[in-house]
Amino acid sequence: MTPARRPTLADVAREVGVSAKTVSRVLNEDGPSSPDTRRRVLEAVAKLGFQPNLMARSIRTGGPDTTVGLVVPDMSNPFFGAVASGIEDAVRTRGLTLLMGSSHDDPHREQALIDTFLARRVSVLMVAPAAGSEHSRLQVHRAAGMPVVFLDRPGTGLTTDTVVSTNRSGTREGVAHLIAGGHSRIGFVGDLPTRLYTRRERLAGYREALADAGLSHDRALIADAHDPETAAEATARLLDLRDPPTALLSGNNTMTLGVLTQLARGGSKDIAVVAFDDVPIASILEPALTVVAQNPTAVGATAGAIAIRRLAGDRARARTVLVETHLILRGSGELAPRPGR
Amino acid sequence: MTPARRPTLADVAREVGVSAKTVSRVLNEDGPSSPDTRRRVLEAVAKLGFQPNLMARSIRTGGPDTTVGLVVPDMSNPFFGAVASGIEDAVRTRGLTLLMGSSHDDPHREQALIDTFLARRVSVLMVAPAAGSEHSRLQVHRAAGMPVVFLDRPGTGLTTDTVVSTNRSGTREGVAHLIAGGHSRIGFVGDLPTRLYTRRERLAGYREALADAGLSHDRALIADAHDPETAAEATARLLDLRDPPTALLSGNNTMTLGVLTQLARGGSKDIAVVAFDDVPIASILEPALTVVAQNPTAVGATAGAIAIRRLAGDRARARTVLVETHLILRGSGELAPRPGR
DNA sequence: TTGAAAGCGCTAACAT
DNA sequence: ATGTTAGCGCTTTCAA
Repeated sequence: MTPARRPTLADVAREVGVSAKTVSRVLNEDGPSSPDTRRRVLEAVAKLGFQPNLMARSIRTGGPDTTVGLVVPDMSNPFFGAVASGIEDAVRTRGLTLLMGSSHDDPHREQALIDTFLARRVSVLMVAPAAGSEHSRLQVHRAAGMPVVFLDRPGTGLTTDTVVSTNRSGTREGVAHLIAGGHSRIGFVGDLPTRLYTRRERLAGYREALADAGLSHDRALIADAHDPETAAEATARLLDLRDPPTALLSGNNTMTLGVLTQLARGGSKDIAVVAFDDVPIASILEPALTVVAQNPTAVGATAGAIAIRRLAGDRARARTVLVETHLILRGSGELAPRPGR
Repeated sequence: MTPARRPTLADVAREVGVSAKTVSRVLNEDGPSSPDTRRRVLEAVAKLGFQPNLMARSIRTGGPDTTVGLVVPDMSNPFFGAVASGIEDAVRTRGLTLLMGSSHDDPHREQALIDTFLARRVSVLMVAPAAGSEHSRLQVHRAAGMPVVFLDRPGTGLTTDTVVSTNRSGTREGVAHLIAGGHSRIGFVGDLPTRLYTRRERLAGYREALADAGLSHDRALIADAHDPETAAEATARLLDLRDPPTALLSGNNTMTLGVLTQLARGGSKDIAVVAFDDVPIASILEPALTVVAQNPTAVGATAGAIAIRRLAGDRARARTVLVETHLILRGSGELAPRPGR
């Protein structure tokens, strides 16, 4: 039992008794057609279950496809899910469909995905770069008129439109908040070394806030971690210092999980915490978690808007757009330092 | 300054001084080619930045595309992100790329996305149906040999492969756990009416657990909510009953947020809670949250495996595969009922 | 080992 | 209002 061939324009035309072009005209509302022909064509389309082959159309029209290719390091990360959602909403009105792939933070897979998208002639390419990837090969495609937008982190080897959160000023604001609450020894738990843009920026924001307040910068207060477990260990180590921090800034969601686990475990609930990145149930924690929240949907929406402008012919020079983070005060950052710890 | 045209096979052939077919042969490793020709072709490809046009190839070979189309109700929901990730890992080895779109839980957008995917000749279509959608139109495509897999919920009007969590037995297990802990009045906070498969199944599991234990089924203990706010209100209402529940089962993540918020607000921390669906920082809550965890990655991986088998020619009748949920005991479900509340 | 011609499904350009 | 021809970029078929 060989599967039925998908019906083509010609099949519909034969069924109705008109030419292929007429069917095409009806379906694309291109040129005139008599009401009667129109009706019969649509009937035949429904009867045969005809779906126009978009690839054949694209080939002929020569233009790019109607898709936006998006490469992210991790699809299961809600941040990128929200980014994707923002992009989709923005470009949907232009009839663009989102194509999404995950690089698993591997530069090779990232490159493979980019190649797939290019081969598919996406009309826009968006990339949230993996750590250590390189993008100079994209230059030629950008020159060929395809908009390229980097998200969350800038691309490497290529100057083009970029949309990132205010990692630096956001972290600075969070740390300044702790300082305003009377803290002078503030630990930083992050993923080091900071080769990655976002991590580097956040650490820089932390340092700036200390400098702004004229506080000395103690290297011992900066802890390296790579997952919740090591973040928990790092937190324990910080609190075991002879002159321990009275407040912590956690550099991302993963770190936050470890930091809070350790604080709960160690009964150190009086340590003030500000976390970079919001978490869904932050308000239920005790104390409720004060965060520097990103706005992933806005990041996506902004990237979508840029892409649309580029597609419309905007040839202005590449810009980097910063999407504001917001300090959300919930309690954990408002704990006063207790002397004698 | 008109953008440079993308190079084609013919451009490469001209550059090298061979025929298009020869270039095609080299690139697809189809048929023999002299080492010298091979080298020169590859050089020209690199020099021109040639990317084969996958759409043109698909057109000619007639076969389906090398993509898997996935429609989910909400991309920013981590559950579907993890599902997508599982699918991607499973199909990547077959050279398939994931195409993903969000229906925003709107049957019309779902249908539009499905049409787009069909028009793009995806080789597999996967759908996590929106509430109230209908899929009988897919029958003809399935007959044409395109695998269709439903995820998370069964499709409507069409019998085909389906992968769902053990919503019913999982909930039953969660409620049984509460009963084993001595609870006899157990509230259910969920999204009602239960037109949606997952909600219906979870409520059924709740009822089954009560019946198993010979407990009477009190309608007053079943509360309807649609978001965290109404879930919080519903929780408050349940606890204000003359004979209030001593334990709660929360039907999904959204409900859980509201339930926990209300328990924290009302100081009712001694109410036992089991939540359907895990949350990232469940272990940090006080008490740590006992959950019936789904395995979204496994749901995706299973769907991917099914699709691959179908593409390989498996014509067995459609199956529904259940992916196990797991009861994770963390504390909130182990609170004993206190008389005299 | 290589090439020429035909054709995939569709639409642009020009008829009628 | 409709049809004809040609051709998009590629691969298949057949020939050299």
